[in-house]
Amino acid sequence: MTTGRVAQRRAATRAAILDAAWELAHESGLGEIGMRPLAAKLGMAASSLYEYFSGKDAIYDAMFIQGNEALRDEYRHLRDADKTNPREVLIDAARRFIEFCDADHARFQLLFQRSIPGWQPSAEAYAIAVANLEEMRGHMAYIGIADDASADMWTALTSGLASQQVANDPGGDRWLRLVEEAVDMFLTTRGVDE
Amino acid sequence: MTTGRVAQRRAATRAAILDAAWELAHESGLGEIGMRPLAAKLGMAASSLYEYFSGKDAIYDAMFIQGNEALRDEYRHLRDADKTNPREVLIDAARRFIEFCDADHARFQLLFQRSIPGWQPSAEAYAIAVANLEEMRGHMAYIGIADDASADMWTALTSGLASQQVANDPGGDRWLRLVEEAVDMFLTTRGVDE
DNA sequence: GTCTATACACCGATAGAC
DNA sequence: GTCTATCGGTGTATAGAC
Repeated sequence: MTTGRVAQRRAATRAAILDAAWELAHESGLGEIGMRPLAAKLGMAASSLYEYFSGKDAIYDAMFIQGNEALRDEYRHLRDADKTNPREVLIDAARRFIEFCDADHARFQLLFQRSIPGWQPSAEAYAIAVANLEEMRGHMAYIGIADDASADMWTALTSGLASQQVANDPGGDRWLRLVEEAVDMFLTTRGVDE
Repeated sequence: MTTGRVAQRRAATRAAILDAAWELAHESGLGEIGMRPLAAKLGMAASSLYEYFSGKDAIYDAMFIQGNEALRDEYRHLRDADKTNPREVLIDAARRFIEFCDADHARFQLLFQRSIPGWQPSAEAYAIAVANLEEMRGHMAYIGIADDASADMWTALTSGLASQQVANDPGGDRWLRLVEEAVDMFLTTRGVDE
């Protein structure tokens, strides 16, 4: 499993391409990533990009994976945290999720909205997103909320708060500051004591 | 204010173009509307489209307006309904909104997600969307929920339910059936008796 | 008004030389 | 691996016949 120097070089170039793609996404919008501008940013010919990615869709796919890995790392904090207080766990989870979404609008669009015409994540990429959802369900089960309806209500509540925050008050806290209230509201109808 | 025969003919052609655009959006996706395919669907030359719309963005704009007018019509049912029972009003509003979103995925993307690269609704088009939000806030004020935080919580809750329903169970009821529970949850923390 | 024809600048993708 | 050249497509625009 030793990655040779060639493979390392290849991986480094792939990483550089993805970094430049994120830059373009932040500058001009997620949908405005073009192969030629992307190549220009890296000082290479557009056709050379196809040496590292099979096409534009594969670049979006790799970005989708990177974004979900970042979310997974965010959830790792939950795993390591003290989980004796369900209310605190959920508040922490919701805050982290909303802040994660608001921190990078392009990433939010890529991960949670179907924002690129004609593009869909590959099965492999989607699997990571599913694993993240499963991790969140695991945390909820741990604090005593295990039924499907509650999990669905939680995803609706947190994704709603996040999407409103990102779309209507980016960088602010108009919905972020509703997290405590939302969690209390959620818990009081769930038979879990605070 | 009498619209002459020429103006009527013009309006009819404009409407036909928008109908064809919606068809294309349903067939191939909202972002895949092309001027040449659109013209072909209507049996006209692509250049003739510019006689009726200044460009592709103007077509998206007109579609955005049509979508928001449809939502406004949906809210008219609320205005005409018996509003003595707050719980029933909110359940009806949430159900109608989720069903409205799920009924037309392309319309949902256009109205509530920034799904077309580089496109934004014009100020005139956006005003209708704002008016719809105001109408919803008016209904909530009528049943005794007037504070901003509650209105924000309501938009987060309903938009979250709708987006989850559309994205993860289109045509189904996995989140739609949570509406009663969501409304009860919302009301019990709002000091409004059922 | 609507058509054809043409032009421009861009796009993703590919072929083939080096 | 990287390049140049090219293909067919796009949105947009214009000229000019009917």
